[in-house]
Amino acid sequence: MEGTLFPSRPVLPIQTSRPIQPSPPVKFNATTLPPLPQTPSSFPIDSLLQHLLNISSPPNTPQNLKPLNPPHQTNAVFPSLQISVDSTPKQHQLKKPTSVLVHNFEDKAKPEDGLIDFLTVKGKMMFNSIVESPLHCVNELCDSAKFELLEVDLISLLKALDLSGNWERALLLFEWIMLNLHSESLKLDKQIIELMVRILGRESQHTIASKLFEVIPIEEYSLDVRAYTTVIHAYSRTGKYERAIDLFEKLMEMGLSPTLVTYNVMLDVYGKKGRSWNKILGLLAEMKSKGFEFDDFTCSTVISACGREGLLDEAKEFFAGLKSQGYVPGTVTYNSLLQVFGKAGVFMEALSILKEMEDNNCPPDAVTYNELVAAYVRAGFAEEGASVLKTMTQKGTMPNAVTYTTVINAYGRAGKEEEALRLFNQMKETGCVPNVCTYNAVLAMLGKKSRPEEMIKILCDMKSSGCAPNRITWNTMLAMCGDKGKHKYVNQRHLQYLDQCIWTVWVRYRCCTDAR
DNA sequence: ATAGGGTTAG
Repeated sequence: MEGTLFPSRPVLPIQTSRPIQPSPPVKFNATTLPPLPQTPSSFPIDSLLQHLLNISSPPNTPQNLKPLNPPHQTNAVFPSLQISVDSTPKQHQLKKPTSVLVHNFEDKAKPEDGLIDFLTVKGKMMFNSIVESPLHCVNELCDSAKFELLEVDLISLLKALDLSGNWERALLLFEWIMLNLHSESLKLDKQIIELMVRILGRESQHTIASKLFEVIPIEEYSLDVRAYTTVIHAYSRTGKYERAIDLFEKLMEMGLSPTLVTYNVMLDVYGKKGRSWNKILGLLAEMKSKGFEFDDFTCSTVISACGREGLLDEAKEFFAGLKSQGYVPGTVTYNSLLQVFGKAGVFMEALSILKEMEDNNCPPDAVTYNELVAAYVRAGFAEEGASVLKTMTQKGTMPNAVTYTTVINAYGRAGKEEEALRLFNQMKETGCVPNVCTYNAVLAMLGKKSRPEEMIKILCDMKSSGCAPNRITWNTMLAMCGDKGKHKYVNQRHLQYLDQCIWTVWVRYRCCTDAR
């Protein structure tokens, strides 16, 4: 499908003479960028580790330059995978070790002692080095310690990395194994792949998983049904519906029995692919014939599929059929039904769903209220939508970023910019963190009103709160610059700043990691 | 315990 993360973007001449750190008119807040792990300068440890440490202690200053054009093969074969890994904001700060590596390792590995026993001494050392090194050095590190890696039980090392909260490093080790498959006596076996699939699935790294299994002929490894289900799901989340369907068929050919979850994932695949209602009916019939009981996942998935296609009657019929069999719908199922009618503008039906939820003691959640807000807003009642914020707070459900975004957007469309901005500030004051959609909505609103100064401010705010801009953000910013009619509002300073923003983001995040 | 569903932005 693609060779790079951004096929539409020109391949930037990385080593251009362009200044990386020109002084921008408005300075980027460096502290908001993903922290890079710091590496200690020296450790009293044996020669192997000394060697590894030399690699793992790059100069601290031009870090953002280093990964741009790394000498290792990784980028050639997995141009995007490493980017994705590097661009993920760190959830956990890597602790700077204060003592010898091994000591440090034993300090923080208490819960995994049993597993660690499987590792050889050298494995422990490798583990420590990998854990403590900046991500972009891990591959060099692996290369330089090839001998040790060949001795160590790789699956245990992978497991240990994962258990210690370093799934990104686990991925890098996995990549390294893949890269050395032919030159070394390494083997990618079923167990290693299954583990990697499980890790990526658990971390919801669908984009990475999807790209990874573009390279690995996964159907040749006879993985278990769960692993295949995870991969199908990853394909689905990245829009590769045909691949998902293909893998499902292969799985059947291999004689594996799909589980309830596999079927639910496939229902979702056809639902998202669209125009596949017959396929959905077919799968449901197949499930029934195999004796599977539909669960809440099955129901909400099928109903959402109806919603996308506007199949109101089909949704109603399916729902009624389930209830007649004694099925008690849960909140998520009601929510998807609510969306079907809300989207179609059938408010009486939507209200009756809310009533039914109440009667059945099915507790509404934030999504329920969000659907309600969306229904109001679609009908042009921005204030009524805003009033739901109060209602839900009173009933003990905190409005979330989606709730605020919906209302802010509605105010924006209604020409009530100040109301929208007030709500945006209120949102932040109450501790609700805006997400990329919230920022995009505010930016689009300001863009329409030609308020570039404020747009720049919002963009800075975005950076300082650690929210990565995506394709839509940049398009909104660029539209502001390019709009001829409003061009007089955009001065050289704005353009320069925006240019700097884009450049910095490119360097630091390798541009935004838009999932789609 | 493991794999899955619903809401927002150009």
